[in-house]
Amino acid sequence: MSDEALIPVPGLRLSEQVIERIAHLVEAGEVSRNGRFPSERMLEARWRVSRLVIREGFRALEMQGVVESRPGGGRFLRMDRVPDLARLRRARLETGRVPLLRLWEAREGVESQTAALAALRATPAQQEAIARPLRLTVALSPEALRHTDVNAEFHLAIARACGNPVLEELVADLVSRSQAEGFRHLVEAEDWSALQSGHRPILDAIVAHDPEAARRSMAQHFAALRHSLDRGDASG
Amino acid sequence: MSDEALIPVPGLRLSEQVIERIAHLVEAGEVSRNGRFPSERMLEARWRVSRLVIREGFRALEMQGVVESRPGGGRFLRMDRVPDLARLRRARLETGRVPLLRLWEAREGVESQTAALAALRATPAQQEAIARPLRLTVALSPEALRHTDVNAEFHLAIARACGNPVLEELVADLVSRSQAEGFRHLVEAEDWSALQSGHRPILDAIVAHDPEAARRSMAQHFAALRHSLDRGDASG
DNA sequence: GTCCGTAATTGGGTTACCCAGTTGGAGCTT
DNA sequence: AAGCTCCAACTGGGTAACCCAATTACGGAC
Repeated sequence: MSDEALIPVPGLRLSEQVIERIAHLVEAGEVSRNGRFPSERMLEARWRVSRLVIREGFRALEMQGVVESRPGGGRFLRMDRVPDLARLRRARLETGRVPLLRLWEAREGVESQTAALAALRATPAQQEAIARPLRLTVALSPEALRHTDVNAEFHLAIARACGNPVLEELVADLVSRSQAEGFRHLVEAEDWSALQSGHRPILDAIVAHDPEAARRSMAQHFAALRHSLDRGDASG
Repeated sequence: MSDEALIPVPGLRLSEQVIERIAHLVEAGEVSRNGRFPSERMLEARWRVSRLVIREGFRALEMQGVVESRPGGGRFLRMDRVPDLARLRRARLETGRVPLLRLWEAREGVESQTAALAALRATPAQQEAIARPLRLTVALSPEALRHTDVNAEFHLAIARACGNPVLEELVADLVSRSQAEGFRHLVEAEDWSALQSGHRPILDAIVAHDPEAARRSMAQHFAALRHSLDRGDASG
């Protein structure tokens, strides 16, 4: 079933088909037995494609952390990453963008947690790093704010202060994806400065070492954002 | 600066260095101007490596959705994915594992949100999908539970019911990483079944369409998990 | 100025080759 | 029989010279 020759399909590169086949090897249990893949030359003969194609496929999977290559040794399945395989195959298909609303919903959950943890753990220096973008917020004009990163920096500073690398990574990811969606253009200017003022209670709660107040403030901040998005959708 | 010849470095493949160079091209602004990368042959001569290496690097980036290849046309930077580049470069480096405690802290934030949203949006079929692993929990012996995925399935079913693909993806990721850390072996058997019973109030709140109760129950569930982890650390 | 055909260019893929590590077994030693 | 050494085969990493189909760019004809 996974031994037939690979034939070129318009719009689908051979290396993509190879990834599919590799995933199939795993799901069929042919690999998990010992965790070692057949060699490049083996698969080359088996699927009737050149080594280049095989290698490109494996390289992509290696970048995702699913496969590990040992020169001279072979290629191995990283058992702790097997669940990622299914997600990976889906990811290739759904290149689609995600609505800003969904990103904000996610950030409400993640960043309520970072705010609460930051309230528990932020050092004075980290508190200052959170406060600085807030000072810039009040110093700059609402119009100027639309073109800066003070908003993102505020959220990132909190994430860095929460003492959890996982959460820090998640926030960095979600923030950059939010920016990619170009949310600056979706929120009205007056709303914008008002939302910035929503940052203030968050900072206060963090400085006061009050985790629950920080969590609540952050959640309210995103709730306000969602409302402004609703109005923006309705008006425009 | 990004024109010097690429030299082999032990433990670092050339294609990995190529990814670094490509990212540099973007960050230096050489590409974003028109969104088109120099051709394979161009970069081959510029960096003194074979086309294979160039192509492997681009292919990996293409799988991540950052780059788009058009045969006969060239390779293009997907502007809406540019922020992913930074994340990508980090991802290659931090293969390091993360303490289970940090994963659970992150999941507390993310899954409190999925639980709340699921309470608002779960269809009857989705409620059933959440309830099923819970029934298995009470049906199986505590010892048997340690070797099944009912726990993970419960959390994943909630994520699928929350109607947010971003959150669903985050939970799938965090759950698989938690499993990779082998948490089954860290929690005592008696704690385990007790923690499973913590799932009950979450399901009840979701079925009752009570988002705040769902949020609270999920947070308490993870708080209980953390406590058991503390005891586990202290005793062993 | 517009249109069309040609030539150069681009990514996709193949084949043949070389290198440096790893692996595993044959054959020796103890 | 158990252990050791050493070498041959194998594995992934990388290079070079090709061929193909599709796109692009350009220049001449109209």
